[in-house]
Amino acid sequence: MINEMENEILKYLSKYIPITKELEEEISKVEFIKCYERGAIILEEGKISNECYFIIKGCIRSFYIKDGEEKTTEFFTEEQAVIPSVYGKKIPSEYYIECIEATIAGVGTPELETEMYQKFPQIESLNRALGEAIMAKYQDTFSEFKMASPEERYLALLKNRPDLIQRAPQHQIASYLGIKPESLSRIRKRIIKQ
Amino acid sequence: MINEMENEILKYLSKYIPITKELEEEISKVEFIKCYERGAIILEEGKISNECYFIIKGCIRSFYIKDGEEKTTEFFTEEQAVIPSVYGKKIPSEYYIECIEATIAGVGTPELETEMYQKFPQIESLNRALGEAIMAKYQDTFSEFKMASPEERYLALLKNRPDLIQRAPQHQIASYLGIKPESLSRIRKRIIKQ
DNA sequence: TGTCTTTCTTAACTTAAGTCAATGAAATAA
DNA sequence: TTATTTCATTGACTTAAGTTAAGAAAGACA
Repeated sequence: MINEMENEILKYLSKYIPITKELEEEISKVEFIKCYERGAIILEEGKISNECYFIIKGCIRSFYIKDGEEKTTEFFTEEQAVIPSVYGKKIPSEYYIECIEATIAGVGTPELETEMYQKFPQIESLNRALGEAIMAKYQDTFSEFKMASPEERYLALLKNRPDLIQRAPQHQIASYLGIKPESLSRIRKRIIKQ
Repeated sequence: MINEMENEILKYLSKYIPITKELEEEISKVEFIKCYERGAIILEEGKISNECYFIIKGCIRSFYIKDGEEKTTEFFTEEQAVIPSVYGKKIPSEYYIECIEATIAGVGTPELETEMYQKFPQIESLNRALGEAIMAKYQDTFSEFKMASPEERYLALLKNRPDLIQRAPQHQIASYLGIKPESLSRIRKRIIKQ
């Protein structure tokens, strides 16, 4: 079972860099796959973070608690990296990270990263390139968010990440879209009518 | 004059990595500082981008044209990197990049990057770390944007980037905040009253 | 199964942003 | 300098999101 999981990671990496036998062995040797139950909180407000995650199976969200209300800011699913914004820094997190489904993830730490970068410099090159690509996508997402109305944002989500609508409760989707649950309810009604 | 500019870059880099003599010479050798007039368009919709920028002096904005209207999505000022989301890829840009002030910038290309990474692997490590830090900040900005009302966003901008209010025209600030110029005008009036 | 809790929807009302149009101010060009 | 264009503000009106409260639907759990 765990071996299959490691294969997922190798499969993902192999899209970007050639996988040598040493690299394969290294990844198999290190035990860094973890399983989380639905509802598990993997980072709390006020806590230090020394872990980042690569989702093999499952769904994770990040949320703030502002004025006693949860504000969901991001959803992460299969093949996505979850990197807390305070990861590896020694400052407390401002938000929570929760598994909204039972989740299997590869877990990274700063120490593991440093070790890997020393042994396999290509991995650091890959991470730089990958980081830049994710960043570019993220900027585009932000731009689209600014330019769109709540209704347009919901339609875009339906188009780009239809699975999320099924996997996450509506009030979480609403705050992810920057609106209240009641508004999302009305938007859905409006769309169905047309 | 140009030498002073290179010093700006070295000064910036030296915050993060030790500057060797070779590195200093390399940077002095390569001529990659450019000056742009106020109003200069450095990337157009539909064009390929092979340049990224590090602003030494000046102000740059990125904007889309959607339904005939300019939508400003980002402002960049001194010590910030401007990396078009299609930089180095062979696909056309969806947005424009314009200097809204006379601007002096260090200009990078994929070739130059590759060359630097080979000669100075620490630079690639630095770029990875720097990229991750910028990403974390960006994510926080996006989260705050989602959680805040237009009025709160304006107040946050006043607090975090007060210079922008002076440097950019109000209608550009408005679309950067995701609202119309008339609304920003009313928000400002509302704030002054209180 | 039924109870408890969470989630979603609906309605009535409030608030603020969008739209359209006009005016005045400021920057730019001739 | 004046003429022209761009930009900011204001007012009247429309539209949609926020708020509060109530009830229906769906899940969780014993």
